[in-house]
Amino acid sequence: MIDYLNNLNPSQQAAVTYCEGPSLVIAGAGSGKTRVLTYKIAYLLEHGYEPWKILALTFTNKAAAEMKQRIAKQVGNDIAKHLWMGTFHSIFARILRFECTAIGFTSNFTIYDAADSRSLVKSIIKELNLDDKIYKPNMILGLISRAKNMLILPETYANDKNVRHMLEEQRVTEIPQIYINYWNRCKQAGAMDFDDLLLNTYILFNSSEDILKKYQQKFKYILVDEYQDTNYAQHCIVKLLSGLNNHVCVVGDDAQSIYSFRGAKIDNILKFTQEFEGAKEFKLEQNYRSTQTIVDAANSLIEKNKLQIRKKVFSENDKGQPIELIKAYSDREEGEIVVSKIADMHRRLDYEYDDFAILYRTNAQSRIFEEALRKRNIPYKIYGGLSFYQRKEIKDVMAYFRMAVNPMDEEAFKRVLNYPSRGIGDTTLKKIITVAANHKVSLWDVISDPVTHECPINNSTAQKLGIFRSLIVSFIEATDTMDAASLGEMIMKDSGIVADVYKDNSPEDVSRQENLQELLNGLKDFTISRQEEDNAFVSLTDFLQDVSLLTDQDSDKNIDGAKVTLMTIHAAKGLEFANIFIVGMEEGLFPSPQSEYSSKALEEERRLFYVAITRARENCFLSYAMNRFLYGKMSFCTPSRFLKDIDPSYMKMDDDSEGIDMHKNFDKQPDMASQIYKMLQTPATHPKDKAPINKNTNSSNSNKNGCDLQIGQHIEHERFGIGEVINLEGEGDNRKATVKFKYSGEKNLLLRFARFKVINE
DNA sequence: CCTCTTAAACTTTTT
DNA sequence: GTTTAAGAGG
Repeated sequence: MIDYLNNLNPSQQAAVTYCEGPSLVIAGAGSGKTRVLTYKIAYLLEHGYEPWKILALTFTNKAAAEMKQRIAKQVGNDIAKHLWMGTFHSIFARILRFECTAIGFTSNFTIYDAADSRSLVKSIIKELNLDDKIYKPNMILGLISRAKNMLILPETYANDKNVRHMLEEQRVTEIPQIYINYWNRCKQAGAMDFDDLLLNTYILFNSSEDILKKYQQKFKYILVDEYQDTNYAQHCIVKLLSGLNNHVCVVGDDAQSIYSFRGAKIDNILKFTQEFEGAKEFKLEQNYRSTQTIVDAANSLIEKNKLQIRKKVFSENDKGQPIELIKAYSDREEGEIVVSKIADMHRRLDYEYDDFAILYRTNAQSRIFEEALRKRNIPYKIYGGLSFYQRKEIKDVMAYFRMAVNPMDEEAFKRVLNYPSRGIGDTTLKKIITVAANHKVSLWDVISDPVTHECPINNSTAQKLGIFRSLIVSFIEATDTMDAASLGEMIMKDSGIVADVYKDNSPEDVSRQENLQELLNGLKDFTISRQEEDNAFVSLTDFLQDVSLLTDQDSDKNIDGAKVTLMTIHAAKGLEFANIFIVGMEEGLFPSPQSEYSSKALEEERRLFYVAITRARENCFLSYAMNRFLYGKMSFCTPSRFLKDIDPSYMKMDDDSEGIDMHKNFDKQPDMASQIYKMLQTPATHPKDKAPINKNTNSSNSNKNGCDLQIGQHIEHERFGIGEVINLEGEGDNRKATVKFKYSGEKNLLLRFARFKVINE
């Protein structure tokens, strides 16, 4: 029997034990949301709900796995393993495997990842002879995705007056046609993209009373985590599924809604009590994670948002340290300061390296921190970026796997047709695509029977295609007899991929070889563990189904020691660390420029910042750089506007940043400097300035300093920060200084050009 | 038909 | 700075 009273506070208890009707749990950051969910499920299990009748939907596979583990600890794995627990996408993919013949798919359907979708859209644009400068693939993918999230089918989309009007205004009237073709091609290929997993589930449940009822009866209780990040389609499905029993409990925090770019509707949680009649609302407001200072600072930030459910998150933990603001002169220095701080805290305060996380807005920012960490030999792990399954060699192998399971898969077909190189080039592929479109069949159908499809290819090509086809057929035939591991190995060899990757030993090739080996190991692991679990025969199909919805967030191979974590703020949602560094707090980076002109988007960025701060248990550091490489160019930066949103009484400024005004200061200083610099270089365009400024004498701001610079003096350089002059040489225009910078190391500066000022001690 | 070189475009955030 | 597209030459 579980001791609910001693492990839960009163509001948590209330949320756990209320199971009569729909309920909404507003769970502030760090308020024990996962705890409530796990206890609630355990509570349901104790009160007569069978595990296979409980559906729990989470945001990531990792969250689901963790929760399952925690429940297993309470009720035992034999019970916990029967729970329907997973992401919307993986649970619905599972249901669709069973039921999709009802909506015209076969159960071996492929799941297209983002790259597949993109490639398909691109080829459709080409085939329709549209200009991809006007019909931008990314934009179109976004529109299709949004339509699907809104449960709008291609025909409806094409016929909708508002849509038509909007598209005419934007002069992109062919978009509905692209959507229609995209839809048909997916169906032709037996493929679903991420959005289709939701949309088709919705279609499935609407296609027949019987199927809907079956699942309504099956799932006696439905729980949804991170409800603030669900989209309209997900909301509708939850509503459909809970329609009979009305036993639904959603948990979330409107202040942490950060996925609207992916179609998440914050309204889902804001209006939950209206949508689900009689819903009871619970609020968890005590934060157990963070210091008071961190909670209060986060509150002062989120207060600036208009759109929210008011709540008072509080902490009874220690007051803790103020949030520290770090100013750096360049992105590189930012990395070095942050890393030296980590090294220092690790040494002085006995923190393990896994007590630290560096959070950033964009993946591109990770590199500089990686370099800084590597320089000091600090172990780190980096999340996101290109995942294992996005690597070329892995995608190639996976494409062969996909062909073995579903040869209709167009994107897999295109990928493997000429890899490894077998003399079937673009020309032939184009012909096949055209023929396939004319006959409304898949690419595979065309090469399976080129004669009846009147494919205009010459003899030698036909022969090559024949060889390719029999290769794939040999794989297809083996899917029923060989298990995933042995078939996978066979495919890697017979396809010629192994030969191709092992023919050289350049460092890149070695890394590719290692990746292939890792994939094979993973495949073997999967096969063995599945065999042990229940299945006598584990097919490659099983593996593909499992793997296509995995992200590398899920496969946390964090066994070997404590490491500093690097990830985007998005990826950090739901996690916590003793010490958090939120880096790149600059205009044009965070908030992202794309959100600049929409107050809604800006509020989402602010929530993102809120999420970042509330990941910290003990210490939170914010940093920004005044200069940064962006798009391969150095550009000036100003501190993020969000820094002003935090009550300064919770903050500690670094050296010379002067409280809230700093924004203004930096707004001017670097700009002035850069303008002066520009003037110096092109004096002719500024006749007024020409007289007093003589290029050849040491009369400018920086040059003046250079003239009487002495060894031992301290200077503040615009890019390199603070440093000490350790040597001087040359005369006049060629006068040079060697400066040892605090964070940037030793540099030689040509004083004629260097931008710095002398610091008086 | 392949491959190497050069040019351009581009970035939020992710199931 | 990175990745991808297009074009030239073999």
